Amino acid sequence: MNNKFTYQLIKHLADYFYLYLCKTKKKTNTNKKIMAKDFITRAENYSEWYNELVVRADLAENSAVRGCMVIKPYGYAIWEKIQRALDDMFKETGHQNAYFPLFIPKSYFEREAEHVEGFAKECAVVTHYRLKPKRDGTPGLEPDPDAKLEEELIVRPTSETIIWDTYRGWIKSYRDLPILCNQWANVVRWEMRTRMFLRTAEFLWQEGHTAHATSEEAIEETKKMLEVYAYFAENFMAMPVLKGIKSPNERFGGALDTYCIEAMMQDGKALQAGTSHFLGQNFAKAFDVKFLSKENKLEYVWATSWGVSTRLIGGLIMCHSDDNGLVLPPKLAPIQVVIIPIAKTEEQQAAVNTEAEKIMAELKVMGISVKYDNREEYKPGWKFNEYEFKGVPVRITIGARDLEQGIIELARRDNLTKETIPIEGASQKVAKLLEDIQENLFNKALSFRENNTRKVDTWEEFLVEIEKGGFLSCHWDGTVETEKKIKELTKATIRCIPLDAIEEEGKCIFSGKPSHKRVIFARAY
RNA sequence: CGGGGUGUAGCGUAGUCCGGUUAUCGCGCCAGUUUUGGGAACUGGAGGUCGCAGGUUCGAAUCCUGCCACCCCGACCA
Repeated sequence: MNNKFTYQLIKHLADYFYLYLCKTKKKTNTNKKIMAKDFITRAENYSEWYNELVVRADLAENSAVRGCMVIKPYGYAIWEKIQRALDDMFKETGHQNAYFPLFIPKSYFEREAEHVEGFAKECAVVTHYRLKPKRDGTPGLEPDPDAKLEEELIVRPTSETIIWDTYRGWIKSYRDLPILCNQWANVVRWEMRTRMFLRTAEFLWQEGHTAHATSEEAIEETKKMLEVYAYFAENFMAMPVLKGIKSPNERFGGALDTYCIEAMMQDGKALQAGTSHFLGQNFAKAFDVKFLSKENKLEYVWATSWGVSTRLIGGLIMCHSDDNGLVLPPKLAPIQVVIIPIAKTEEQQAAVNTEAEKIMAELKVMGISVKYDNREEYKPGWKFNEYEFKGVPVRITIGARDLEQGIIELARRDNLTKETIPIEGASQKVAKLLEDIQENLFNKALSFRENNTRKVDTWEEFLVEIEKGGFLSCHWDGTVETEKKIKELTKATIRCIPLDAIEEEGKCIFSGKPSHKRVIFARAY
């Protein structure tokens, strides 16, 4: 059963998930392979597959938790790794963590016109603060009509409004600036269609909100945080990203410019992995946040906001995983090395244990997280498979038979190769191997992206190429109408206008009007 | 909200068209014995409101009606 690992992987990452194999009338080919990269994505071309793999959160009898997920310990450990790495980088760039309320008065949203338009359709609204038994005597509870809130509260879909309402009280003079705050929190967006890890109704994220005295400084901050995200994606997640600016149509509600990093998944679709917004003075004006400048003039504050979410876990899975399960880059793997003993007699077990303890101690000194799995209820073959679908980068097998010759077996997850090495110096070898794997994963993903990025110059060609997936580098006339039309016809959107785009004269792929830069089109999650 | 589909044990399923003994099989779970270098074998065992409610019938997982839930496509989505 090829879907077995996927099922177990999901069980490990998210609790209370059901695996639902969509049944069709065709009963042949039920054992068709279900690829790792599709475990979140659904098979794009599922007509080939008579079983389709999807997951959903356990609803019990409560439709209100539609599209939410419980993240199991192993999945959460990955999130913690992501958090820690990012948080360190935020601190290095001078940011501090803070926390703002989950509930935002409805009226706050109404103050910034574009912002409210962007989020109004997906807000969870709190209207009452108390329940009471049903009035008609039937069992159950209902909101107490006497406990209706004067003003409805919105469960935050993002915190710009409440944070800028708070910043008003913090900012009086240029000496109070800049304010560089970050918040680790959950947010709720009532999406009509949810997809595990990529678009859940509730998700965990980090949102930075900064306030600056000048436009230049705010723009610099916006770009700096984009660089932080790009660095993190490439060096920790081993996921190459394109840095760019969003077209007006894809821009964040209330922003003047939205910068983003875009990654390519194994099926050629784009995933927006992080965004950094230059908000101009929009929120300062909406929430009346002014400061006295050095020149003794009253001015509105300049703002940025930036965020990444648990969607990164989805990106991580879809970027690297293979048919054997998850593949984690060593820098984000909760377990970097697993040691599996093979021994029959008690004597052999003792010998293997001693050797394992020694290697573990050496690895721990080097800051490598290592797990020794000496559970007796599972056989080695079982464990091999288990750690493969959990994506542990390096596996060491210590067998009594090999121990006599002073060797152990080293297996790497990224290319599934194995080698036997002397015990002497094994830990150094492992450390080196972890670095190799990190690098290899990045290079593999990078060459995949390069092989699937094409220049396209005619509309006919575009229509053919977009079906093949990947990024299409094309000229665009810069108008929203053209972009919308292309989206309507092909489902492809402008992922970004790359920051490193070269000046080049050309004609818009669709309208034929002049253009001087190529932009990236793709289908996206 | 529109179109299409599905509900049988913890999970995956057979049986439904064409009603008929005690609802099938696999995984997992429990007990015991033998096992351990790529998901062990055998024996025994536990586990079910057949989504819910009505109806037809001597008899309903199966037929009819209504409802509920979920999935897929669409609308929606930085």
